[in-house]
Amino acid sequence: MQPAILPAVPIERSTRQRAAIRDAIDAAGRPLSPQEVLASAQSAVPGLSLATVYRNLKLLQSSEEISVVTLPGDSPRYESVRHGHHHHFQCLNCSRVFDVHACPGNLAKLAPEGFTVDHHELTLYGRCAACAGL
Amino acid sequence: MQPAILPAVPIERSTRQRAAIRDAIDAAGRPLSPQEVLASAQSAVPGLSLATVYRNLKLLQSSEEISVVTLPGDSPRYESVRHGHHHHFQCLNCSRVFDVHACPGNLAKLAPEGFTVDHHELTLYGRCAACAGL
DNA sequence: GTGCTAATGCGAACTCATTTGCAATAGAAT
DNA sequence: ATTCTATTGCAAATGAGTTCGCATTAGCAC
Repeated sequence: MQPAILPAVPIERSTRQRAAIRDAIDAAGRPLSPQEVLASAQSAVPGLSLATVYRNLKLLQSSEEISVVTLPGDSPRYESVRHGHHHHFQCLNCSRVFDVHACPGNLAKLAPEGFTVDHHELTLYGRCAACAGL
Repeated sequence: MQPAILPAVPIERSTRQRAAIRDAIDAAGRPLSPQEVLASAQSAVPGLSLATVYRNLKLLQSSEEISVVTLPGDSPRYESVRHGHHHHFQCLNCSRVFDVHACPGNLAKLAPEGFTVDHHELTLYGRCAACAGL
């Protein structure tokens, strides 16, 4: 005989690693690459491995805590879901990505006849404030 | 003794393969992936190989005949340079990419204080005309 | 036609981000 | 404290896209 109910999904434990990764992303205020997450979270958990970062990025996506940001020709970055609709700016000098909390809006009308627009991605490229003078 | 002048760059020969690849891209009117270029050019040159497509994509870039289009989270595509400034639309159903000859313009003002904007990329997602009804 | 060498086709090799196998570690319920 | 197993670190393995080595083919100048 079996127990009446077996949980379909294992219960998640709270680990130092997971907390550090979540904190790194929440504190960043901009999308981080897995490497950036690793670097940032390693200050809290020195032995942290990249594999664990990847595993937790996937978990945190499943639990809808973070979302993926994909920029043209670059590998994915991750940010807290609570940012709402926004766009991104990538610095041509330091390659870091920043949030842009503005949107030109009304982009559906740009599409050709007969095309329906579901959503859009806008990326600005230039110099971030830190790199502007260099 | 040597000849007075040795050309620094080898002279390019015109081959059936190169012509077919160039023609495929020119005729497409939308950015093609290396695979799409291969498929299209193979109707003119059946034995064409993917390696040759890649070699010629690189050559045609050097000679400024084609340019690279990178969309978020997707591998590069190639299009004729004579399209001028424009954006792209990717169909969520068939994944093909189309040109959008319109631009919201004046995007520099969206960037945060102290950031300078050099250029931008806009991608619309939805259903292309062919997939709209499905 | 001949000679030189750029270009091709093929498959193997490479790159880089991401994933996985596995033994060891460590939450959390008892 | 004990037990169960999710989680971790490490290294090896993946996978997709792209590049490369090499023998053969084929432009093009003569």
